[in-house]
Amino acid sequence: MHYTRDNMAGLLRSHDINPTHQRIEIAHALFSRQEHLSADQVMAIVNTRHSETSKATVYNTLKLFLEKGLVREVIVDPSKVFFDPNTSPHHHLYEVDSGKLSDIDAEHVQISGLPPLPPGMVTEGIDLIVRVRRKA
Amino acid sequence: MHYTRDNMAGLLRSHDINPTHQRIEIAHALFSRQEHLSADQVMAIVNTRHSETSKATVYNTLKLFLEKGLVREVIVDPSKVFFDPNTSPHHHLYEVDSGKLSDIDAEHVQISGLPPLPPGMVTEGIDLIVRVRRKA
DNA sequence: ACGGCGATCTGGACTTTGTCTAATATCCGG
DNA sequence: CCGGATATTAGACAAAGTCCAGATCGCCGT
Repeated sequence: MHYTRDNMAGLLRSHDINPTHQRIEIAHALFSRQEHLSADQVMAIVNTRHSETSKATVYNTLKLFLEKGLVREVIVDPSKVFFDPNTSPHHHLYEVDSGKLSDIDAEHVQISGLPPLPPGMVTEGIDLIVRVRRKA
Repeated sequence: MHYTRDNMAGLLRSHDINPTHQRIEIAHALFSRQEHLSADQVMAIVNTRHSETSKATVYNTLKLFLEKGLVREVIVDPSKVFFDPNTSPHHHLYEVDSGKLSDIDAEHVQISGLPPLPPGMVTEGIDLIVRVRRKA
């Protein structure tokens, strides 16, 4: 299955999101690349030709995608948030010097021995980030 | 062992940090509380009476502490970095609504099945963050 | 006590990421 | 084609953090 602009409309609709031009462009930017992008990067991609989509819309749209479960937020860098089109359970590998972020399949990773949650709380997610650095 | 200002000087020296007034105050703020503080919070604490320590110094000092391994950086909130005086291996529990951040002892937590690192890379740290939310 | 010097600190300008708002544009059902 | 709801926009704004040139500190040798 390829991520064409046409498929994006269906994807958005299936997540209860009204597919507008801008939203399709932004979804396409994320899903056709299957990469972790920051809001800045999304904006740059979407506006390569002429400026077409405003900053506010990019931020609004990414937040909407997040709420609707279309993308996931990855917080590894203090200076910017990344958006991840892969919402299946997985972890992340972060190369500190280059800023490169990649997925770690959760399939074979086991986490055990976590203490019980505080009462009245539910888990929203478990983020496992392996921070690596080029050997000296 | 209590974290008095006097003890701070020794602590700093043992980490190869020249103990100045400002550095002692900042270390004291972190270690006497044993809590996760943001740069803002540190600044507020240190400057309760009169303004004594500049923003630049707070940031410089926290970065210095980080480099020297005196504190650890916790990146859970996209809008600010927390500094953690507890450098022993442990994980974090983050209450999304309240912003409260607490420690999870690493002793009983087991993580297995992580894939091998890319060649030429060394692990700088593994961050495990359990994000929780008040039950609806 | 004094001068000097490297290390440290400072205010303030600046950058970057992200939010907000009020006005405008678009879409859709009738 | 009209009206209302929904979406988009430019630009002002806010907050966290960086940067720099000048002031200050603490300490050493004399």
